[in-house]
Amino acid sequence: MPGGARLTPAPEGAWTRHPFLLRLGKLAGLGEGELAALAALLEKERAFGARSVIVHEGDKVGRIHVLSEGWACRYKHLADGRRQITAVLVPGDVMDLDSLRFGRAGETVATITPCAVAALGSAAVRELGLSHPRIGEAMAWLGAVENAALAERNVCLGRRSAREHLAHLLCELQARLAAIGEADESGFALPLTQEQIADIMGLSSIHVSRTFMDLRSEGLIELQRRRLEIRNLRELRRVAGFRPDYLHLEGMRGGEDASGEARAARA
Amino acid sequence: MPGGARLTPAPEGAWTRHPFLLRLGKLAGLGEGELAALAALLEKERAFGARSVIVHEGDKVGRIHVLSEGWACRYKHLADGRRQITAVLVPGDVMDLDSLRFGRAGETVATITPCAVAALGSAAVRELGLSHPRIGEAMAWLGAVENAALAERNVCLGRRSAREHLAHLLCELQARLAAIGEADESGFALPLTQEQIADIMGLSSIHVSRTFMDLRSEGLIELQRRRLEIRNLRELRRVAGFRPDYLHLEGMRGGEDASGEARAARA
DNA sequence: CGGATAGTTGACTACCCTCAAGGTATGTGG
DNA sequence: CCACATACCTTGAGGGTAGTCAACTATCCG
Repeated sequence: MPGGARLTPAPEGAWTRHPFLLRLGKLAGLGEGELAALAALLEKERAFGARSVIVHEGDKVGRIHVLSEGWACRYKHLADGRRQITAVLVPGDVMDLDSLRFGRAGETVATITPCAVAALGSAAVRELGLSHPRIGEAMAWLGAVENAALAERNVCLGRRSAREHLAHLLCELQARLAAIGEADESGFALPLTQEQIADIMGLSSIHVSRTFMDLRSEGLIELQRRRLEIRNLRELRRVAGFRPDYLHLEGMRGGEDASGEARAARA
Repeated sequence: MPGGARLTPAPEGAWTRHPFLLRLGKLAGLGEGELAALAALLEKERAFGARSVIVHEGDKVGRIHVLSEGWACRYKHLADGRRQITAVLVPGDVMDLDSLRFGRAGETVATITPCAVAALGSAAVRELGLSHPRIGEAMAWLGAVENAALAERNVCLGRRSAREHLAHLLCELQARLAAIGEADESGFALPLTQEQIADIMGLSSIHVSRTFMDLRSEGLIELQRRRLEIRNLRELRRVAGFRPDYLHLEGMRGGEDASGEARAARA
C-alpha cells in the first residue's frame, strides 16, 4: 500500500478509476461504455481489517468480490489445521471468480492487510456478459489467467526447490505489482509474514526464514521494514526459472504477434 | 479402457455420443440443438499412440482438443528436465481449454495410453458461445471446474503427505472415472506408471512405490495387472481427506439445494 | 516499558531423494 | 518353447532437504 492506506470508500464519481476496471480496460481492451456498464454493477465498497475473513469456504455467495486496495489471499484448510494458500490477491484482482459459476465458495477468502473490497452480483455479471459479449470474454479470460497461474504454482510446489520456489514467488509478485504500479525493478512493499509465505509455498515458516537468509546471503535480495529490495532481478529470475508469460500481463491481444518464438526457443 | 480399445474414428452418425457431448449434456443440461451445434464443430477424430505429444508448450494453436478415448495428461517442463503433470485427462475432458482464450498452449498435452482425440476450432467455439449463451456458460463452467481441481491439487502438493496425497489422487480418479462409467467402488483400470504418478505428485517414482506398498500393507488397496482394486473406499477417502465436492460432478445445477450444509459442518 | 507478533538460530528428527541392485512381467525372435 | 530384451516395480543403504521443538532476538505499539 504505497503512500499509506486510504480505506474509506472512493467518491461516487470515481468508479471508473477502480483498479479492477482499470485492469480490464487495459488488458481486455474494454471501451468506455462497457466499463461504465460494469461500474454500474459495483456495489458499495467495504473496508476490512487485516486478517479478516470475507468469504468462508463452502458459503453460498451470490456475488463476486474485487479487491480495491490492500493484499488478500484465498486458501483451503485441512481437518487438522494445515492450510494452503492458493492465491495471493492484489488490487484489481477478482477474489472469488469461482462463485460466479458455482454460487458457492470453494475456498476461504481473507485479507492480509487492511483492504477495501467491492462486490458485484454474480447473476448481474453473467447477464452483462451475455448482453456485452466483450465483457463475457473478458471474464472468461480472467478465469483462464487464473488457471495458468494455478498450473504454474503446481510446478513450483511439485518440482521446484524451496530456494527456486521462493525466488519464483518473489518474481511473480514483482511482475504483478509492477503491472499496477506498485513495484519497480528494485523491489516493492511486501506485507506477507513468513508464516503466510510458508502457507503459500507448502513449507514451514522456519524453513522460509532459512531460505530468505540463503537468497540474502547471495546478495539477490534484501529485506528491511516490510520492503523487499531486489538487488539483481535478472539473476533472481534465472534462479527461479521465471518466465512471466503465464501471467498474461500483456492482455487479451498480447503475445499473438510473437509467432514462432516458442519453436525457435526449442530448436 | 474397458471392453478393449476402439481407436478408429467413430461412425459419422455417432457424434452426439461423443463422451465430451455426453458430459456437457448431462452436466450443463444442454439440449439436443445445442449439442448438435457443438457436434457440428467437431473435426475428424485422430488416433494417437501411447506417449505421443499432441500439443507442445508454447505452440500457437487455433483449436482445442477433446479426449474421446484413452488417458492423457498436461504437463510443464523445467529447464533441467524435471516435469510436473498438472492434469490427468480421461474421456470427455477438454485437453487444452487455455488455447480457447490464448491461442497458445501454456502446457504440453500428451497421451498416456493410445488415444482418440477430436478437435474444435477455437474461434468457432467462441462464436458458438456468443450465439448460444448456454454453450458459452457451459464452457466457462468447465474452466471454473478446472480451476477448482488445480486449487485442490495445490493443497495436495503443498500440505498433504505422500500417503495422503496418493490416496487423494486415487480417490479423485475413482470419482471422475465413475462419472463416465469406467470405475465403480471396487476399483478401475489404472494405466499410469509409477513414474507418471510421481510427476503428478511431485515425488520420485521410488517413493511412489513405497507409498503404494504402505497403502497396500494396510489393506486399503491392491494392484494387479494395471488394475487398482479398492478394498475400502470409505477408509481411503478418510485417509486422503477427500471430499468430492470440488470436482463438481453433479453439474451446473448441482449442490445449490444443499444450502446451509457448510455452516452446519463448521458448527 | 511491557506485551505481542515476527523473525532467527540451533539441535535433533523424519520424510523423501539418489544411487544401485535385484525382481517381475510382458513381448520378441530364434 | 525358450533366451533375451525391455520396461516397470521393489528393496536397501546412505544422504540431504525440510520439519519440529525450543530458546532467543528484534520490532512494533500502546
